[in-house]
Amino acid sequence: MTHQHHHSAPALHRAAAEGGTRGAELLRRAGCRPTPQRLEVLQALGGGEHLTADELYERVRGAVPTINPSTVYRTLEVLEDAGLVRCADLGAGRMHFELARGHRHHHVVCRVCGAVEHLHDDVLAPVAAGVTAATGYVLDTEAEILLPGRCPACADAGGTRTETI
Amino acid sequence: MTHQHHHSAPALHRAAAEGGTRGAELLRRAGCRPTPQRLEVLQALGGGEHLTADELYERVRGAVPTINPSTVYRTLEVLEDAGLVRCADLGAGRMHFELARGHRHHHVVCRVCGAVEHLHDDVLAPVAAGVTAATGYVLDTEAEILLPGRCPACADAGGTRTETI
DNA sequence: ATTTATGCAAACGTTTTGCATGTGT
DNA sequence: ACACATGCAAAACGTTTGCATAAAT
Repeated sequence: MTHQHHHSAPALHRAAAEGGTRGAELLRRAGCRPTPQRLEVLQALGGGEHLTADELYERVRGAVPTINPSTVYRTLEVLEDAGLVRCADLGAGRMHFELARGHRHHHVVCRVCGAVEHLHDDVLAPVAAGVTAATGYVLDTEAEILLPGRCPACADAGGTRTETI
Repeated sequence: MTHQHHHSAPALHRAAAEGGTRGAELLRRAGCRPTPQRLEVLQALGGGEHLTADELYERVRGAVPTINPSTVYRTLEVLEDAGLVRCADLGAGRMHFELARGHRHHHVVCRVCGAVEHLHDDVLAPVAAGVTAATGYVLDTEAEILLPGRCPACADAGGTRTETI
């Protein structure tokens, strides 16, 4: 991992979504070359979604048809090291990637439909004391925490559907 | 998934650890044939550890040298369906397996040394309300929740080691 | 005898890697 | 010109599956 960067989250999203000179600047500032492939990956993530490497591959292919999965993976690694992208294990056997935000956060994933919401990490604060009391472990809120749940729609729809995640 | 079973956790551990007629009985009650392979897997888990399929394969190989990885996987699936084994995603890219306990529980994993502790699920209760308030999602405490942390030893040893998990 | 489990080999999906070619500076 | 990034192919990884053989009832 390299040095820490501090861009405001909305600005990063705008820059990434725009995909133009702004993304290039972010990359250059991180010491990477702003190639079309990297700019497209950044732009694909600009909407704020959590995407898998394969989803990114498919999307970027629209703009750069020659792109290869391994380039997507290498790009994501670079962007992660640059502090521009975060990698999240959403529990479906493959990794998900999102634009880094200003502050750390966690995820609630709907176990029925797979929808994801962000959780500010102070929501977890109340458990920290309980965990330490029960086990002696210190909760690590820097690391990602994934909470399973049901989104409002699926919770309403009743409890009988099979879990997708 | 099949029907629910209710064995007290220590009894299950004893039966599994002993590996003899007791394990066979548990298997038969679940409608499975008590083969040597299955009994050995059960016994390997009897210590209460969280083991990967590969770790189980290596251990069982001591007693049944002809065993095959695919048999381990199939056995674990059967034991899970029988309610005897639980499968936990401890975040290291592969699944971990443990004997089922009477009550649901979650895990804190030390991100330095990989040690695992159990968490009674009421430790999570305080967050449930916060999660719903923040996102509208209903927290699913039936599903497994994995919390990253530092075990007492690693927390004491200072914060500079690289993460193993 | 019949059902069910095993071993083997081959396939799977995701991710990583080696290496020659191509691109950005 | 040079460093760096890409595409391709191949491999790694954990896991699943098809099928003939073997073991349990």
